[in-house]
Amino acid sequence: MTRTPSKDALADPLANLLGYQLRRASVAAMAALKSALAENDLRPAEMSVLLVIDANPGVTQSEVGRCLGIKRANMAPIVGSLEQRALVERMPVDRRSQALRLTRTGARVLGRSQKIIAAHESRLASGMDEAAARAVMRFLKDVRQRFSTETS
Amino acid sequence: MTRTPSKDALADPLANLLGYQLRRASVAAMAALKSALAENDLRPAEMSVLLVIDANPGVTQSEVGRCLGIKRANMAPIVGSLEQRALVERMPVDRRSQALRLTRTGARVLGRSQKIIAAHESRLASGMDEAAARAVMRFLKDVRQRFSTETS
DNA sequence: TATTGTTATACTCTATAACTATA
DNA sequence: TATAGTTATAGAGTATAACAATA
Repeated sequence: MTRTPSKDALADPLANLLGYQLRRASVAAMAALKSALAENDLRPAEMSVLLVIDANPGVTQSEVGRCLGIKRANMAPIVGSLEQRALVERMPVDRRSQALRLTRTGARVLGRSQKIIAAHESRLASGMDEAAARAVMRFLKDVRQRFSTETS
Repeated sequence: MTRTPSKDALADPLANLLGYQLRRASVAAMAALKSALAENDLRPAEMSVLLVIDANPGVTQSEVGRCLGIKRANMAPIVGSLEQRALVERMPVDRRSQALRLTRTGARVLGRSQKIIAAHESRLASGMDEAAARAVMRFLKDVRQRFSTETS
């Protein structure tokens, strides 16, 4: 018998890999957020764009992309879709850039979505005390900074 | 130094969202791992399959998929590619299942890749003390379990 | 020259549906 | 009936290259 029968659990050589668990946790959390935001016909990436525009009215599309790590080429269809659904409006800054703002509809959708995000965040943090939450947040930001290639 | 008319630094409303930082950290770490593994012509998903087969010789393709959260439909091309590159071999168990094993080439490639993974893990954990590392790992596993939908 | 925004394209991972062959 | 494996296809996210217009 080179290994235990298939009815038993497999050995999981990835169980103690921080990078693997980081990915699995991220995928699981994103899937849940995606489901929850679907109520408002929003995808997570669209939601993040709305949040940045709301916090920085008049921001340009390129600036939003740099903030979120989304390339210009990929921002175009996202903003285009948000504009088409009347969630975001574009107003010319100069003749090559446009200022982005939320429409009233966009602000309303964002408001509803923020409740979903707050619930999601609560669920993520549940079971952690202050010290653990700080350690986790420090780890995540540190990893992001140390591993970032900043190509967007 | 020409600047756009808007502010130099944007407000980042996502800075304190655990879910967002989890995703950004995961994406950054995966991109680094992907680059590193490319030396061995392996993608992260392929590497994880090799690890599970190595730890469970004779495992079936479906079992590997369940362990890794990869659906049967997506396992087929992954294992097919690994077999075509002579990293994995299939041997019939019954007439619908096949046992997977690493070839000698597969074991050699895995050995080289494990060094890359070890370096990656070190880099991920650098700067954390024991307590922080435990808190982070507990958080990640807890999130994965609480948010998992187990549909694969 | 550098930047904004766009289109086209491709790759990875993920997802469902439909199908066969077998247990 | 349930499972193993396959194929086809689609949706997201991410990536590069190339282009026009403008700063």
